[in-house]
Order: sequence, then C-alpha cells, then structure tokens
Amino acid sequence: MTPLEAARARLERHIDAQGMKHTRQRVQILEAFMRGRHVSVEELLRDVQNEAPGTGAATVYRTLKLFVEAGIAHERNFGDGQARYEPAVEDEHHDHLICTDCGTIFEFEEPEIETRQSQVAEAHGLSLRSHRHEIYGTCNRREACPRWPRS
Amino acid sequence: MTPLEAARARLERHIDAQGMKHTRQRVQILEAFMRGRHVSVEELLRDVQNEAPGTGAATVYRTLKLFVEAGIAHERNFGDGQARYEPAVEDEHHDHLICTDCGTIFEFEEPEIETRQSQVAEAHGLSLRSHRHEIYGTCNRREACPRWPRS
DNA sequence: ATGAATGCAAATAGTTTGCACCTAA
DNA sequence: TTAGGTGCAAACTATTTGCATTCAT
Repeated sequence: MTPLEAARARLERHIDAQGMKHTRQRVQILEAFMRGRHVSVEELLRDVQNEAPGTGAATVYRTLKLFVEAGIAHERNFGDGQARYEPAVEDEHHDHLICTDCGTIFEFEEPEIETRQSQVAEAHGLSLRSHRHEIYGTCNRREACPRWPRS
Repeated sequence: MTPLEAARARLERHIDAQGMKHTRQRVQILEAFMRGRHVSVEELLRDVQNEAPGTGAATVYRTLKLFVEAGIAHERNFGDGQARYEPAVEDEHHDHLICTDCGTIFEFEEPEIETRQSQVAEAHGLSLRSHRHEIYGTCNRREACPRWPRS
C-alpha cells in the first residue's frame, strides 16, 4: 500500500465515520498534497488549480483542516507567516531544521531529546500534549542553496 | 543595577549607536514592557495607554521591533496567532512549556537538549543560528488553572 | 430530495505602512 | 532647523465565514 493509498483509506474512513461526503475536490487535494513535503496552502492551491481549475482557496483551507482531523496531515509553522502541511506517517515523528538562507527543510529525530522533554513536562506538573522543536541555521552548501552566490 | 536599568542602558546605547532619538514613548513602553513576562502587543498597548493615553499601536509595534534589535527583547510565538515579547536577560536562555488549558507559560532550561541540538545541526551541515522549542500540555492544577471547573 | 460541500466575496485579526504633524537634538 | 518619531487611518496577508449554488447520497 503506497502512502497515498494509505492516506486515502484513512480519509475515507474518517469521512464515513463523520457522515461526511466523498467529493472530487477532496480526492484531488489529497493527491496533490501527498505529492508534496511541507507545502504552504498557496503552493498546494496552485498545484490543485493546475489540474482542477476553479477550485477555491477556502476549500483547500477547509480540506487541510479535515486532513489534520483525519490524522493524515500535520500543520507546521516555520515563522514565515504561513502554515505548512505535511503528510503524517503513522507512528512516526520528527522535528525540523530550517535553513534560513534557502528555506530548505530537513527532518530529524532524537529520542534522547524526546525523553528529556517528557521529563521536563513531568517536572513542571504538565501532561505532555504536543511539542514543537525547530532548529534554524544556514546550510553552507553553495551548490544546493539557491541563495548562495554562484561564482 | 535592576533589570529595568540594564535594559534602559542597553536601549540608550543602541539608540545612540544608530543615531536614533530618545523619546518619551520609548521609555514608557520599556517600563511597561519590563513589568511583564510574556506580553502580547495587545496587553502591552493596554498597559501603556493606561499611563500614556494617546499612544498609538503602531508605535508599540515599532518599538518592540526596536527592542529586539537592541537585544533587550525576544519575540515568541505560541501558536495563538499573536506575537509575544519577553525581556531578554543577557547570556541567559530558556525554552517554554505552555498549558493549553489556561495559557500559563513556564520556562525551562535543558543543557542536554541544547547540546544534542547543536549536534543535530552539525550532523546536517547547518550552522546553528537559533531554535525554538515549546512543550504543550495541561497543567492539572485545579487551583492555579483558571479553566479548571471549581467545584 | 436534502443536507453537506463548494466557490465566491466579504469579514477578520494581527501587523505594517504612508503620510501629515510633532519633537528631540 | 531638521531628520527622525508618532499617531492615525488605510493597506496588507493569511485565514475564516456567510451565503447562494451545486452535488453526493
């Protein structure tokens, strides 16, 4: 089962469970969404409208919320003032590194940090719900980074 | 030297260095700002206008940016859609825990997490610039938490 | 048939900006 | 005197919402 198939299955299940309707737009948006990695609404809307002109921005916003509720998307906010969404892989978690020069987004996973984090929450008497951990830096990669001046 | 005095000194220095002007508003906003802990612009504006009616919102926004540039404030974003600012204490760093029920903000410092974080950045070939680490949870404190139902 | 989903446009919320007036230096 | 600062209102950006229309069931 491909990630897209898995996501589609989860979405169908969620839609049925909530007594919602299966629509052309929801499938189209899902397909475009699953092709991306950390897409902004703007980017996604552009992609969708390429194949399905006439799709409204409001629908994309509403559908992304639906994806989050269905557990197939995570909302991210990297401080550029717009939300980004990424496909959620079941039982998988990672945080992000962002190059402030070129905008490249890397992912990382640090069990030790996660552990410490739980301890911190506990020490403060909080029941951990979620977290957000982003590292910002510059990627020092002339070739890869679009903002590095080419000689 | 109190924190306020220290901040004022740094601000004056910055203002002089940049050839800017010392104004009544900047001092008033600084004083109100240093009284708070993680104030939103809205809250700060209200405080300032209590003592200095007529102060404009734009001035508060502009002044907070100035504070950040002068190194006496940090901008924070806890996902409630508005920026918050907190006094920067020199050579001190902490991250945050936020109670999603009552909004209480706790601070924490975990050298081990910081260390791992640097290693992660390095492993990905990034020069670490900054980071953001927030833990969200619920504080389980009937008495302290305004959103807990009183019996 | 009928209620939910869509698309558009208008509304919102936080923040920024243009500009005439004011004020520190 | 005069550049920089302030206050107001208008502009902006991302997102949400109201509503008439369309579509899945």
